[in-house]
Amino acid sequence: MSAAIDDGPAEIQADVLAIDLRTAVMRTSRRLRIEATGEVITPGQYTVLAHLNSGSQTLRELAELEHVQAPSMTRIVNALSGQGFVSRQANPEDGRQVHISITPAGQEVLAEARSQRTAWLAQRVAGLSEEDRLTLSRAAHIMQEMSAK
Amino acid sequence: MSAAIDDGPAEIQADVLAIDLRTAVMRTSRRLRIEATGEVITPGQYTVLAHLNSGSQTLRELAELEHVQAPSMTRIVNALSGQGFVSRQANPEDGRQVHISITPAGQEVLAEARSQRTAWLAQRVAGLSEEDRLTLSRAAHIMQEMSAK
DNA sequence: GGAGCTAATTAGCACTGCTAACTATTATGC
DNA sequence: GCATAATAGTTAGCAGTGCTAATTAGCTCC
Repeated sequence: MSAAIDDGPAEIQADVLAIDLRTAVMRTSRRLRIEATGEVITPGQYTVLAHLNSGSQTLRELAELEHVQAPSMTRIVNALSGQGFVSRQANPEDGRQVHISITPAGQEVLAEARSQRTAWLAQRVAGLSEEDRLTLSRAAHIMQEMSAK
Repeated sequence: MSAAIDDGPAEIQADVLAIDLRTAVMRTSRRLRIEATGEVITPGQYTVLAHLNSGSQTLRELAELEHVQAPSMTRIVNALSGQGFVSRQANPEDGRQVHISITPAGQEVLAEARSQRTAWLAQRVAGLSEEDRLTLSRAAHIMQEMSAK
């Protein structure tokens, strides 16, 4: 069950690892999507709400944070706005910009979703050895750096 | 705030790790999707083709391998079939079943895609330290086990 | 003040997942 | 042996998420 000690090759081939990692990432991401069903908000809405919880942002800023194009973010914000989880405010200094902020209802649903969303993964992770958890923790940071560009 | 980041975190909190890992996985999977653009086949078609390269399968088997429902697999197989990358054969022993196998053209496009698809990730991975690669390798196996069910 | 840039939106396409409903075939049961 | 149930696959339609192209509105600079 534990993949902690790999008695494999002393050197990790980049292309072999790439295939392994790709498979692992795609499989886990699909699983996360599946396990998130039954929630009030969608995955995309969730991460945006999480960002807004730290303070209001313009649409462009949100799009960049999520690495999506502006139209994609417009749609997500529209959905959140329609549910009353965020509100738009015009910027008096720049009429082109729109500030988006989370509403109290949005904060509530965020807190709810936050626990549900990571429930499956947290449970899996809790069942691992301390060593495996450490490996995953380090890997998470490496992957985030790699994907950041 | 984060007691987890120290050179030797005594204990990794499962819920903190879950959030970290989720973010890392979703971000990397999105990046992989983006980097795969410009290819002949879609990500879903790619993995199916890869499975078929090891031998023909029924549609149901393919769906289970990919953890998707039968209709989703039908669509993927239709797309591959339309491009001439797979072929359907009726099972003489059970008229309900359809065996799907890869064609020579499919094998060609698979080999092509295989290098392109992991190119981005392989390049990133190649730039890491041996230690980081080992961490990712171990993490990949842990994640695959976790997501397998 | 007009040209050009930027922010946001709208419209429409593609991929991927799902459920529900339907057809065809095989297995079961009286 | 024929009716019923179960299984394999398909079709149709919905939802979520990403994209590009085009449009509108406001700001900037010459």
